[in-house]
Amino acid sequence: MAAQWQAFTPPGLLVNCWNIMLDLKYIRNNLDEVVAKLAIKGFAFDRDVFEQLDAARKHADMTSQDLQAQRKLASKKIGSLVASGKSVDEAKAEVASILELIDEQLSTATQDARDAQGKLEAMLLATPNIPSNQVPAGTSEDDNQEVYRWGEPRNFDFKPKDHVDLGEALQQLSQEQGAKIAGSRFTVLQSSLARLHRALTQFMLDTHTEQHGYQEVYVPYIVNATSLQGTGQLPKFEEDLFKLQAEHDFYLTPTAEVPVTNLVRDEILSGEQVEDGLKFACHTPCFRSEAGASGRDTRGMIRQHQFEKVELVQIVRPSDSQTALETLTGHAEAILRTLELPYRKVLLCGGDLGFSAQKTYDLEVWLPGQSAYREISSCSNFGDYQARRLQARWRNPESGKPELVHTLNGSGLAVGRTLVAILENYQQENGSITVPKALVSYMNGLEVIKG
RNA sequence: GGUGAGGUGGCCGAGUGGUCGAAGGCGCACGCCUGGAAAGUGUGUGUACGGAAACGUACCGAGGGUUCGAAUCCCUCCCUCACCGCCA
Repeated sequence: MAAQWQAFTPPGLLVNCWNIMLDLKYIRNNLDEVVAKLAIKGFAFDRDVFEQLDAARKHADMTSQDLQAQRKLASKKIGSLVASGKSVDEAKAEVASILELIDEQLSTATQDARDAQGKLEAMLLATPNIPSNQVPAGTSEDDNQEVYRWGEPRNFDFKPKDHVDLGEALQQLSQEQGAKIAGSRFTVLQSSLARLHRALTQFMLDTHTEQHGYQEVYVPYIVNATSLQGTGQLPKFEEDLFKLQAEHDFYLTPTAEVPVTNLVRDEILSGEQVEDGLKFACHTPCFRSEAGASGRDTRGMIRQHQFEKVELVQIVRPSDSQTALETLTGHAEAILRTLELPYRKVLLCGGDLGFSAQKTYDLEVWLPGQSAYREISSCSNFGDYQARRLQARWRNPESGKPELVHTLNGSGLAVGRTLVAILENYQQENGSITVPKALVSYMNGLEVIKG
């Protein structure tokens, strides 16, 4: 029964006791709905296995609890008998029959309860979040819904080049050097392009902290398995990660979402703390194995093993998360608008939605080199899904009880892809690059990048 | 890396095998007192799961073990602090 679920759980990763990702009671009470909604995401939730495991868990748990209660009583009786002067052996003899019963049954009962619970937990850890009602049906990115377009793609009176040709002609971008030092999917930037990369990072961080009310954080670029489980990368997506050969379960962070969202793991925040939401902006490198992407986007800086992002993370009250997704997406859009890069906003369909996400907007920037819109930011509301895995809660003044927060994040933006977009959108016929107005001060006054 | 000391409730801090989910204090909440406040005083004050409830069970860094019984004893691991060494 359900043996396949066991394989998904790396040792030591089970969250303490009953903390599971989708609300157990909710699933139990709304099984039809859960199954139907997960199907929108292309996930087949096995309701029979779930019901079996849930029933087995409950039965074993009750048996075990009952036996433990009896044991406790017996132990206390021995204690009081010993206290009143009897020998331990005499005291034990008085409760011999109960002890015998417990001896026979307790260890198997606890083991059964533990097994059932472990399997159920593993099953739910491997079950994705339920999509929001607003998520359109669909199986691939072709079914995503365009919300709107912003900006007019520029009309070139020459044939625009892609960023690789432009960067190599400037002798400031080299895939070959990246490959020599590390391997494929690595890039070396030099001189003004290296500076432009740094300028973009600073510009984004400044904008979000000074204009959008985010708090800047600096975090570890190495994260442990528990953190990755909290945000949903583990246990299911280990092959996408770079795991370190270290004594512990260390991974290179695939996105600042992991370290930053885990700041609130195992915390109970006060009502005041989450009243306006916690808003973090964080710049990190991101490392991804791109295991499932062989052959895709091999040219240029679109899909790299190492890239940088400025990430926006929000921790909010459940009632605020829908609005927060809109504003957070707007904060990412503000970067594109200030840089005057044409883009479109897309609502992801069920099939394209990420594992942990409830609702996601992708921002796709126009790339003249590809004559296509390409993802440059992905902004998601995770509802309470990550919060449940993280045990990230707030004390609701109305109930006085700890309740799960909602988490959101979005790229604001992916730095490498923004650099690509600037090269391609701001190129001149002679191969030089006009520096966007907003970046000139970050480039020490440089207005044109030339070879 | 070496040596030593520790990890207990929101915080501080008792507790070294038996009614301990855990003394005491602080903080907090509510009440009394007061013209009002302070002081004083009384009560309450962790989380999760099951249960309509009464209540039951689990949790004293994590995991394992010994025992009828573990916060307390043993083992492993993690983390923190102090001193030394090394180092951006």
